[in-house]
Parts: sequence; structure tokens; C-alpha cells
Amino acid sequence: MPRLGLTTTLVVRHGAELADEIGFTHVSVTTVARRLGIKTASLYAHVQGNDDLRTRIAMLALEEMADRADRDLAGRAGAEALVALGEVYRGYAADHPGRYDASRFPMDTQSAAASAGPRHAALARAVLRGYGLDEVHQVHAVRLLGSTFHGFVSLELAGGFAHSQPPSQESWTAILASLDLVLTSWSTA
Amino acid sequence: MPRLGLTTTLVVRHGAELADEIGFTHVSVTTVARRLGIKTASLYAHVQGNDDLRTRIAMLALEEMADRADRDLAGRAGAEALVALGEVYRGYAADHPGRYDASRFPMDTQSAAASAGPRHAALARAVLRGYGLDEVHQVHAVRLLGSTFHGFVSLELAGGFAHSQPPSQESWTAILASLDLVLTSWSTA
DNA sequence: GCATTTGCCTAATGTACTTAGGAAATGCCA
DNA sequence: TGGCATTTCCTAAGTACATTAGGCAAATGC
Repeated sequence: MPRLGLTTTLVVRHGAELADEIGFTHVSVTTVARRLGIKTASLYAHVQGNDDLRTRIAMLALEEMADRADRDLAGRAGAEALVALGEVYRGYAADHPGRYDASRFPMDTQSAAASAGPRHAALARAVLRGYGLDEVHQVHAVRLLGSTFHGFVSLELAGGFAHSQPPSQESWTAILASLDLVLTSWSTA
Repeated sequence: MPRLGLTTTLVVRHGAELADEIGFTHVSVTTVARRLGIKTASLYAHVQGNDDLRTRIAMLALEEMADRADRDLAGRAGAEALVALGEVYRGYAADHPGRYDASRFPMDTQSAAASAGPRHAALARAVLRGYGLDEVHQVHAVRLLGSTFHGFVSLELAGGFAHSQPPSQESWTAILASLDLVLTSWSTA
């Protein structure tokens, strides 16, 4: 029988695609193996097990989101940058719902430190640079952005806004505008 | 052997306690049975299976949070009510992390409609009454509150704020104040 | 063309989920 | 108090998933 020539990277990539198709919850060594047409046990040559597989998918998602942000934030500042950063997370969740879910997978300290998590914190701080906040307000602001973006996106993804009018896009725009208002009000400059 | 005299309600209650102790992810018919000192199969007389068990724990959590909100919102309005509602979710998550997690468990349409979910939407609208918003802004505001509260609480619960100063309480206070600012700015009155 | 590596396999074990049917404790009523 | 119905909890059994150990054959390098 022909060999696929799998590597850890390839297995994880297929796992990520599967997550977007059937939901991150249902991704496991077994479902990935089934998708690849190979036996479950064969995957253990590439990932250590279920937890390792899921952690690696989470790290891939974090990297991809950070890459998008690097790309979309280039040359923007202030409110424009704020909107762009929000759009990164919301857009990524729309394009890759399973991967977005994966990015919230709780991982061990080791992996968390090696992940793109710190890059995301840096991205938020970069966006906030345009608002001229003092140190304390900057921490609050990083947390505010994280909370609002993640909160909205995860509720939208879970279908929480699906059964009411107007469409969630309008609320998203209003919320981004209000974030800008708050950050401006916190500004010391 | 002595009998415990279990009922569905009791099983779910034990499941909820277990969720707070070991995390909602690890709650299953097997772990609950182990905690109760009975055989796994015996639980199938009380719950239909794993999914049913988890859904019922989720519904319990939603009810408990709505009850807390009813209690803590009585006699309050405006910014005071806003703070109180936020405190309900954050406080419940602190007291019952596993149950809070459970409350985000995706359930089927049937259960969702029968759950306390609608009560929560009504609670948010009640808090917003004090801000005199038009209909469209009210929908945005409900979504803003849901996003911000859930976003902050879930990030805090996941330990996202654990490794930075100042303590998350201060950010929480700042964020509640900024929510009040936004809602006031949206006010038509 | 041969040796080495290694990708994928079969086999086997342990555990979790679920269903079907049996035994024994509980509660009701005479 | 004793018998009956109810129902709690059990054992037994089937399925599926996670994981480990060891084998074969395909790819790779000389």
C-alpha cells in the first residue's frame, strides 16, 4: 500500500481542518486517522496522543491568528488598528471556527510559553500605543480588549446572536466604536 | 447493601459539585458514579447518558445564576444594577468554576428554550432599562454586556490574568465603569 | 542492490459509554 | 406483621476509543 509520508506538522494541519469541519471537540487521534485513511495507532508516531494533538492544533491556531494580525496591522494606528485587530479574531473565527475553539484549549505552562500567546499580548499593546495610556490603564486596556473580543466572538460562534435582529455585524461595529470611546477616555495625552 | 435513594435531581447536583472540584470537562456518568460509590450503569436510571447529564448540569448552573441575579438586582437601578449583574456572573464563576463552565455547554434547541437562558436576556434588559436606550441600541447593549461579562470571566477563570499586575479586580472595576460610560453615551434620554 | 531507517500495520490491553435483564431493598396496603 | 409492587442498584455484555509493543514493507542512502 502507498504511504502518505506523514509528519507531525501534516497531522496537525489535517487535525485543524477536521476541527473546522466537525468541531474541535470531536477531533481526536481516531477521527484524524479515519480522515487520513490510516489506522489510529499509526498516528502515535507523530503525536504523543490526544492531548498533544489538541495542544498542537491550538498552537497552530494561535500562530495563524498572530500572523494575520501582523499582516493586517501593518501601517495602521489608533482606531483603525483597533478595528483591524478585532477583525482578525472575528474573521479568523468565521473562517476557522474549529481552530478558533482550539485556540482556547487549556494547555500546560510549557506549551503556553512556547505558543504565540505572548505575541497576542504584544499585538494588543501595539494597538494601544496609539492611545497614549499610562501603564496601569494599559494593563486594564489589554484585558478589556481580550475580554470583549473573545467574549463577542465566542458568543457569536456559539450562535448566541443568531435569533435576534439586527445582525451581529451592526453590534460589532457599535462595540468597536465604544471601545475606541473608552480607550480615548482613558487616555492621559 | 444500603441504597442511596438517588433521583435525577440528586445526581445532577452531585455532578455539579464534581464539576467544581475536578472541572466540567471531566464530569461524566463514570466519574459521578465513582463519586457516589455506585456502578456506572446504575446512573442510567436517572439520566439518559453523558450528554443529558452535562446538559442538566448546565441548566442547573443557568438557573442558579439567574436566581442570584434576581436576588442581587432587587432594588437596584442604573450603574448600581450594572455592577451587581456583573458581580453575579463573576462571583458565581469564582464560587463555582465548574458550573460556570457548564453553563457554556452547547445544548440542543429544546433544552436551551427550557433553560434559564431567556431569563438572563431579560435580566440584561432590566438592567438596561435605567439607561433609556432606543430599541436598536438596547440589542447592541445586551450583546455588549454578554460579551464583556462572559469574556472577562472566562479569561479570568482560565488564568489569563494570573501572571500580570495589577490584580484582575482592578481591571474589572475599570471595565464596569467603562461599560457605564458607553451605555450613558448611547442613551437617548 | 543492499542496509538502514521509518511509516504504517496488526495485536492486545485498559477504560469509558451504553443497553438488557436480574436481585434486593423500600414503601404501601391488608 | 406480611405480602406485593415499585424501583434502586447490580451483573453481564457489546461497542468504541486511547494507548503500547512489536512486526513488515516501503522509502532512503550508499
